[in-house]
Amino acid sequence: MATIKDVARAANVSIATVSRVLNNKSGFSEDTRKAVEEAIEELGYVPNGVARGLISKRTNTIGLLVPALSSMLVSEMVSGIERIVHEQGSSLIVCHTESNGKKTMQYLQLLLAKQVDGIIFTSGVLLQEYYQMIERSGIPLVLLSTESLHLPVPSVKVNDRLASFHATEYMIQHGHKKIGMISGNRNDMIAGVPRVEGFRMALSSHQIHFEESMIASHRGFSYIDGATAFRKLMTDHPDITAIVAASDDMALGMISEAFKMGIKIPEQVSVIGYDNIPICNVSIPPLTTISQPVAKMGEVAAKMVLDMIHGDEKQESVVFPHEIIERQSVKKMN
Amino acid sequence: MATIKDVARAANVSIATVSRVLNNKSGFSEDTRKAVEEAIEELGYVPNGVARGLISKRTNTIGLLVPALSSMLVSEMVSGIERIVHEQGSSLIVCHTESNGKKTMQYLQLLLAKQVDGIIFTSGVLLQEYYQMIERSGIPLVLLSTESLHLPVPSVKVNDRLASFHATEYMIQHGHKKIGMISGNRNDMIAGVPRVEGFRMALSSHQIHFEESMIASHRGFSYIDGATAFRKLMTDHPDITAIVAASDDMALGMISEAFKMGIKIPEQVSVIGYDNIPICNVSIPPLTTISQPVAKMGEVAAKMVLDMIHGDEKQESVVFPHEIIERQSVKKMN
DNA sequence: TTGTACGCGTTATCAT
DNA sequence: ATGATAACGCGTACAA
Repeated sequence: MATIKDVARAANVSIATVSRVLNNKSGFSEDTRKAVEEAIEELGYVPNGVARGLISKRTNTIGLLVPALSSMLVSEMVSGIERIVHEQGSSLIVCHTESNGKKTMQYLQLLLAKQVDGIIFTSGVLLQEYYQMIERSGIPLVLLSTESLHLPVPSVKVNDRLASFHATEYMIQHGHKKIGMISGNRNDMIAGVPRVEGFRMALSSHQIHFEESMIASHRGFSYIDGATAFRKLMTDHPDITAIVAASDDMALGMISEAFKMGIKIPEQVSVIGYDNIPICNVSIPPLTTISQPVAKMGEVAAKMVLDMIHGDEKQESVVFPHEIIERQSVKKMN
Repeated sequence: MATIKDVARAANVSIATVSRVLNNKSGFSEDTRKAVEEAIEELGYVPNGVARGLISKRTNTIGLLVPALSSMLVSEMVSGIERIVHEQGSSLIVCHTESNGKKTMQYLQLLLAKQVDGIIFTSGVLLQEYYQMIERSGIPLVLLSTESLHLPVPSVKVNDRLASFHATEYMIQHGHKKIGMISGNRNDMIAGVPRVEGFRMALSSHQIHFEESMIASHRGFSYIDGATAFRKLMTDHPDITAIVAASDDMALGMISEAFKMGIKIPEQVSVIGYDNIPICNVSIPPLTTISQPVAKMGEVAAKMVLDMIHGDEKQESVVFPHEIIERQSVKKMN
């Protein structure tokens, strides 16, 4: 690989001059510019970003921590983030932590070592341990699809509890009285707890009867979890007419299971999902669901770190509005 | 941020000694090790990877070029790649090129500047322009889900043509005689051309009548493309009993469209997809499809670059076997 | 066992 | 307008 020295030699100037034309620093004649540019072209010279980073203390790199990569939701986020980051001339290092504390610490160490300019932490609980490490390094941090109640870290998210509340209320407004919930992991502080809370709050604020067994939860949020949870729910409460699902995957799994059980959707049981993954459009029936502007959220989070990097101090957290996408999986009761 | 100097001062040793314990280079007493380690702990010191990279000429970073991020298939690949890369102590910079030549060149420039140790180029045509740039820099390169016929670059992929051939043959073996294809972008050298070729070869090798209009193609490979292509196909050839789709998304879109048109799947029309995205399990009916071991392929590609980085010269290209996942979207004809 | 000093490729501060 | 040179943080040959 050619270095600035090679260019200098080929152009018969000093490295200082090469550096000047490279960075448009003014202080060189048109002739030398040409000579230098020719030499650069000739040698296929590309400035060494590592050396630049060493002196400028900027790597133009930002680190992204996600629990998993192979989910539509996360993909969209990453896509949005990457777009903005690249637009601003930086690049993105992705780390998938599998929600594993040890791995996360490892990745954090790595990102610090790599001298990333900023960090985006996604969909998980920001442990003290993580925070201290980042705080100590002084690297700007923003939370995406999660938040910290007691730590001063800006975040970008939707109000999950409210979204779940609305989803449930939507069922109530459609005349449903016996409503069950298919929840994912109830210990999940992001997608578990708040959605269950929203569900319960909606029922109680409309004075609808509720018992604990009307919430069927499982390990995860996958369609298999949805299928098994649904079966359990229907054996305990065969008179349920509406289901609030904690994810589209679960809702889809539930639909599939209903099909096997001979239960018609939405004629016999209505269902509303959560996430608005693309497949909702083409499921049978098309799935009514809660949508978050995921890509947009990623973009905003990216902008936030970048702004912080550029010195704009602490940013305000932003809560994005969710939206109910009405399709055909909810039937109006009379 | 604390530097090695700070640690040296705090531990009352020279930076050389700190460096030694840091890298386990032997040549220091147990006492000094302790002193140094305490100082490191105390200061929360993390070695500066940028400085290390400058001297070692290794950044422990590999660059990944993908056309798009928000597709299940790509996500899985990225996931597999990231796993291996991280296992080996490196990290991954993702770039989504949107199959745009200009953007790709930009990204390439960026990756060279960042001094990545290796590059994985995914699902697209490796232009001369790209190759020359990378070749010139001497950075190891491997192709994933694509290949180059005339350039000496190792690749990891499945045989798309063969897979499509088998998918078509599968229909033939199930007694179908009037078979149509829903292709994506026919100019796509990766997912377009080879799959259409495989389709035609299967028909002709079984001496089944074929006309050009039995291949309906569209811009992309999405479910909307699938839906519109299917409608076109059925108006031209209402007697078709089987469809080979170039992607699961298209197959799913086609199923949805068939539903609207009152056509029963698979009773009236059978369909086989391509990709085996998770949703195939729960579509109605569950979708028979071609599966590639995507995550595995990503892992292997990652291993290949890493090996090349570690000096293992040119690697052999590997072609992974595809697999037909039998579900319920294909009916046996009598 | 330990320390000194040079170099990695670049930018920036002085001179000239 | 241009050049010499000192940093940036680290690894390492060499000296002690």
